[in-house]
Amino acid sequence: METAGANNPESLLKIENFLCFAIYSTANAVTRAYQPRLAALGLTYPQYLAMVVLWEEENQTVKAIGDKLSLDSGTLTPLLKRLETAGLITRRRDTVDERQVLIGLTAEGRAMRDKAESVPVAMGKAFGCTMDEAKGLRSELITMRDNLVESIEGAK
Amino acid sequence: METAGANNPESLLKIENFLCFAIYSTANAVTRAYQPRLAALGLTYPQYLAMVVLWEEENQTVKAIGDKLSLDSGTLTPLLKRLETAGLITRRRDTVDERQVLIGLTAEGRAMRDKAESVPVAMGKAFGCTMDEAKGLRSELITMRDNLVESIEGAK
DNA sequence: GCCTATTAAATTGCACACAATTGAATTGTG
DNA sequence: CACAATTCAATTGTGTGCAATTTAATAGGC
Repeated sequence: METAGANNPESLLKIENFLCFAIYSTANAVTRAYQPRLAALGLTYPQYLAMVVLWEEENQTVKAIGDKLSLDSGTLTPLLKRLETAGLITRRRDTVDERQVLIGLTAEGRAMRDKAESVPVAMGKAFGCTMDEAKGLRSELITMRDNLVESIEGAK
Repeated sequence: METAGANNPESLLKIENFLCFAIYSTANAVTRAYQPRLAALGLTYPQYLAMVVLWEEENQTVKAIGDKLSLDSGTLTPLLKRLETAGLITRRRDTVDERQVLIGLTAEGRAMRDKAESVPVAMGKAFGCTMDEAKGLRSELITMRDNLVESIEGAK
């Protein structure tokens, strides 16, 4: 049978043919591609994502930000502390529900939104695909991500 | 203008509409989805990828593995040392070119290939898409990843 | 053949991710 | 109202990713 074995270019045993690896290596490449542009703003890629969420809406809880980014407090707490140290955000306990911490923007953090506007534009070119292709790919990925999340929940 | 602003569900200012975030959050979901199955083998997801590369071909250099996984020695050296400690791989200096370290499989590492066979099968179901959809998505991602890598190289 | 440039792996330092646990505040139930 | 269950953020510990540097070995140019 000629179509079997790892030597076959279509083999499912070769790492390049793994869908999961395509996702993994693309995600790493995305982070590396954003890095030089974000470094100019003093942000890492996950920090940039957190800022985008806060530019959408100020004064969100750590939980709300975590839900939007699919990150837990173990990741977000130190990340947000670094953004606070950088003078971009504020962190204060909610006086109504003291379990929660509300994250707000400083004037500097709010002002960064304008400076960051060029980032998605430049990155759009780096991705090298049309808006329609990007939209299609995005929705396919989200469908699959939600399937994966469901399979994780289902296993509990 | 009704189509502008972050309130528009199509807005490019909302995190859920970012292609980069779709890739990022899907990659995280992939790692989390693999985790329970790989934990049964005592592997993390990146360790699993390294093992897949070694099951393809034994006695590769750290560099060769890094090229295939797009990882550098800063990531691979400690990862491979953990696999060595776990008794799955061997690490030895190439006697011909002593700069290189050759990574081989132990009997245990080779035997794990069979036990790991069920992983991609089970994960295929978790992804919740057909083989053809997976193939299409994979090739689109790889194209984009290569575009991104090119844009990184070009910026140097 | 000598010396410089390049290459390979390891090391260092920083910032994620995430599982698991902790501690404090709030909710739900009888 | 008491009190167990839940929720939220923080903490702890492990394992990546990656930039930058270091060390050692090889390759290349003259």
